[in-house]
Amino acid sequence: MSANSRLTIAAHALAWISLYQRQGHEVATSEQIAASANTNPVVIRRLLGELRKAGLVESRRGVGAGWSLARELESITLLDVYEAVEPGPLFAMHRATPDQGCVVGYGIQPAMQGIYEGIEETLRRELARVTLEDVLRDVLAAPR
Amino acid sequence: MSANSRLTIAAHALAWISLYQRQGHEVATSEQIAASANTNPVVIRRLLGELRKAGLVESRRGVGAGWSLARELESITLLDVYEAVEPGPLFAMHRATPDQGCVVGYGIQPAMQGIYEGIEETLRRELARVTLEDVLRDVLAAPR
DNA sequence: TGGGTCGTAACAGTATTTGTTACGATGGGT
DNA sequence: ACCCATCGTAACAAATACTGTTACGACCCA
Repeated sequence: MSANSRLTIAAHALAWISLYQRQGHEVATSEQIAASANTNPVVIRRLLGELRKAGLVESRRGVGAGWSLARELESITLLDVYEAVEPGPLFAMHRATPDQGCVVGYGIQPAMQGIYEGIEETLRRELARVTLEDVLRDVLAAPR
Repeated sequence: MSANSRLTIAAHALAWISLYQRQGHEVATSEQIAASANTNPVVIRRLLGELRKAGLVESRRGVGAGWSLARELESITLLDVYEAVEPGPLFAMHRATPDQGCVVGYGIQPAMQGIYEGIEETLRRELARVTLEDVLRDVLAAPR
């Protein structure tokens, strides 16, 4: 499906920020998070920018700048993150419009749209069942 | 997510073959199906080749060659098709291994793997609830 | 005023998906 | 035995998406 890693990296960033704050720090920098995720700080800033639009994190500029959580980790679900960083639908329709003179070509898109909607709704419900607090707990539970 | 259209096109092809066979024809050619889906015959042959590996369709060569269903449409689910044409997982991990010296970098991948597995299992269950017979019914039910 | 960090544009590199051309293999009909 | 439509598949092109990287102005506290 050519899956991307945005949801994973965004969850990583949120878990990192939260843990860092629990250690007494005010804000986390994109450079620190990028080092943990082994990627570029700009990638982190881009993702966190999306999360900020969604009201999940806040950022400060100037000296002592960085990122902090805007909500409790427990109140943020994977669905919140998913919707913030994933724009499109899960399954795509035909690239070119199918033959509208053919019965199947005419009816296939509305048919699949309806089916896909139901499936994506189920996916959303499932994503909504997992909080970022759950994620952090699982992260910390990894066997040494 | 960079969704692709393979599941949609494969469902289109199966519905088309079935309808064509119900009209009394033995086999459907990749060219006919491609015309309905508005794509290239090779794209159809590639997809149907995957479905054949999965035992969903059969192909004949030589004169009078073409494709036919290997199973009843009612016994084929979207999950069968999905597994035949979609190789990878839904969500990707980090491209580069995260910092194993960091608590989060160390635990994030097993944590997300476990969570993603459950979500994908739910997706599979949902896909398994829809048969290609359902799809064809919906296709034919599209308002003129 | 200085310096660290965000915000964002721009571009490169890689990967994936889809479309296209080409051509040998197949096998029933003649 | 030959013809010919179609499959099977490789090879390549084109389009798109994703990630990484560089660059630089904006910001703001000390």
